[in-house]
Amino acid sequence: MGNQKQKWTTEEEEALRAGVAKHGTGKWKNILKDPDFALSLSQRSNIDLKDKWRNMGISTAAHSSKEKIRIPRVKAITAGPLTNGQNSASASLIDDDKDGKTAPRYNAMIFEALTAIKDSNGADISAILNFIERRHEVPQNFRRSLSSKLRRLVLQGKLEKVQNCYKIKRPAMLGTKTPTPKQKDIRSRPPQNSGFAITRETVEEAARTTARKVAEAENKSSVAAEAVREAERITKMAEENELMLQFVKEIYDQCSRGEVLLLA
DNA sequence: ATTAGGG
DNA sequence: CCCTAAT
Repeated sequence: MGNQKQKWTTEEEEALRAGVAKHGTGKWKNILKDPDFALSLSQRSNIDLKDKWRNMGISTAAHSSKEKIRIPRVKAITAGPLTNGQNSASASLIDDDKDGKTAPRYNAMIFEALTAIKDSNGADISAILNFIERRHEVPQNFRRSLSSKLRRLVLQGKLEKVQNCYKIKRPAMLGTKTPTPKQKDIRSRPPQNSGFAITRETVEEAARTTARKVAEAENKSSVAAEAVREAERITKMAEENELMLQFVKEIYDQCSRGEVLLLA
């Protein structure tokens, strides 16, 4: 049956780029072993990485001749046909990067950092900033952007601020189509696995699906340049999918430690 | 066992 | 993607 041409998601391409940037070309095995990219590239082999890199164009900084129209993102639309009124939804996503080049993907980084830190008291701005700087290239005025974003996330109820530290608030998940994850009991291991044990592959598949959903949403948004309303909807959807991805990562951590989770 | 290159 | 030669 359909040996599906496992299409490379943007997430995978992104991971590959980052991996090459960090380790250098030809260190495919190292990239694959790196836990950062292992999550995204778990389904790929070192050879796959090499092939994909060859098909991508071997330039480390490939923006000279043919700038591919990739990841145009919603920004083009918000600055486009509209008179630039108060689009609180769309404006809130990009609000504070005047680089024009920096992607509105920082929210994901914030959750990434907070998830990794896992401090019971949360993390302050400096800790989050430090983590993100170590992980991604970031503009110099990023601290100001970060602080704005953090404040906004708190107001949105996605983060919780205690004293000077920020912590991830329990995501209420999607309001419409989420079967509600019930509860995940990790400590009380049932004597017999009568339920459905989530295997490594299941979680990875879920993560990949979510990532693909985000990618699709991004691509869709470029097509929907005319329908601003639709674009806003998709933008929000992408944001929620990022939350979902973060949640899946959480589960993946627990599974990696040999815990068994149950689906209700 | 991994990588580079041709198919 | 698969296969093969070279390290």
